[in-house]
Amino acid sequence: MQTFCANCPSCSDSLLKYLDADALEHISESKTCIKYKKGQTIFYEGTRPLGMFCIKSGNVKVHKMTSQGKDQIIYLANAGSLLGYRALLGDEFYSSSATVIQEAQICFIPKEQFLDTLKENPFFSAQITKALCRDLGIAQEKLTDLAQKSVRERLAGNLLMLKETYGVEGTESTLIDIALSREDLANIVGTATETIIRLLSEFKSSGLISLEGKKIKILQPKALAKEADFYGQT
Amino acid sequence: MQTFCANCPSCSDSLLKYLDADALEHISESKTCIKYKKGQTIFYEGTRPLGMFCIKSGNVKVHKMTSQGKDQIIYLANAGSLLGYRALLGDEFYSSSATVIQEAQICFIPKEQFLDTLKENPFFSAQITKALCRDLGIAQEKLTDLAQKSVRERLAGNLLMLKETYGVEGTESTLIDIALSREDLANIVGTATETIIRLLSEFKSSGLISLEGKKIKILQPKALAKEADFYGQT
DNA sequence: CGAAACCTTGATATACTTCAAGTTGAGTGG
DNA sequence: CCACTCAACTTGAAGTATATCAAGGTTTCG
Repeated sequence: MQTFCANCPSCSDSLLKYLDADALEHISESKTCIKYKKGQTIFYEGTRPLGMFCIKSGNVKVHKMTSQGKDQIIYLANAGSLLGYRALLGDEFYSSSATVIQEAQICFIPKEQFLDTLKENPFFSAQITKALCRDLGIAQEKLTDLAQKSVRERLAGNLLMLKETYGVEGTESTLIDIALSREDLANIVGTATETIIRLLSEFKSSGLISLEGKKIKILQPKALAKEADFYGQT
Repeated sequence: MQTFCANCPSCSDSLLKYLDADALEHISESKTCIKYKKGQTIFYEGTRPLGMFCIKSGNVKVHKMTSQGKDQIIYLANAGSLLGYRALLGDEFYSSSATVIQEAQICFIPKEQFLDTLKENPFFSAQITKALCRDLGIAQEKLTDLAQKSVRERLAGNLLMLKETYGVEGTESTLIDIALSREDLANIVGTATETIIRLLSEFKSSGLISLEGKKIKILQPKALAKEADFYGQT
């Protein structure tokens, strides 16, 4: 179960790739790797971060519960993603929870070792800062979309985003290779489950996508892009 | 017009307060201070950042234009706010524009001097990182509100936020001492101008607020807080 | 003083939510 | 391996919050 980070295939996809061999070794020695089943929660909103998580395999949703009992997915994380650095570096409580949506192996790096590494590796530190800046940009973009776009536009946009991250190219189509429940998809887009179902079936009858059980295939990315930008426009 | 940062009253409210005298002197020597009128734009979305801005006085909106020609205000900045560090540290183009809404004096610190200072002052650097983390938390919170709450709830919530930042305590009420146009308020909340007007007048007739021209007084913060949380609930 | 920008109110339209009921699918234990 | 159960999915019908369009009133400022 335990592996050296240096041998971990996700490591080269992760921010940890900016560490030199020694620093990586230091992290490697202090980490713990755990297997999580679908539905298990890695950390809870409102609790204090004790370290950083690094996803070796699987998929995780980072989400917030509202007072009304609804759920909003902030982003999806997958192999190579670091999880929880916002709360750790900001010295705050977690502002969202993280829950596994596809069986995952996740390493835990204790706070102290991570902060040490950060202090001793200015370049790594700068890359983490860059990641924060990028995350902030993405969050502000999403915020604007939620305020300005219709659900239909947002669904189209999110399908294209999912295609970028989870797309597997086929001959005439691209499969979005992640099994999201309709409810999860609704919580990404910010709408009701029923609305997602109806819109998906509209997109299907227009020939933009096809549905293979839980998974979705993109047939006409360009037409979808048009749906995402200007609803009701030519 | 030019002042030493050390003598600038906004400086003690700003992240620059985490710099020692020498570093502040270095910044002070390289900065330029400019006066902006209402409506002037400080930087434009899509352009490359050449430095950092520090607001000495006045109010600024940071906003994004959408393809439909609508406008979303991401946040308001005021005396003591640093502006543009996201793009600068992330080494990206500006993802939003900044426009003055109340006559402002704003200092410009060239990129090189700012990055130098950052490199040589680890504590300052850590505080900037914290600010990024906090901003990210705020953006994610807003994103969730936009996805989950009604316009009415969001307006109530935003009025309370504005009260925190711009509130001037009166005997029986708190004045929100910033002159926002109804359109700006609509672009903060993420709705149409007409809707804002209608809701404000509803809040007024319920006795929650009073309207003094462009400015708003909060009469019943607790009742507003209830409106912000659970719409339709007791 | 005049023009432009801003504010307000009314009427109409609709995208989306919510509730309700029925169907399908996946996992479990006998 | 089948039957049972629970969760996930789907479709329909009805209600509503909010957007949009239109027109008139008001403030602001050169």
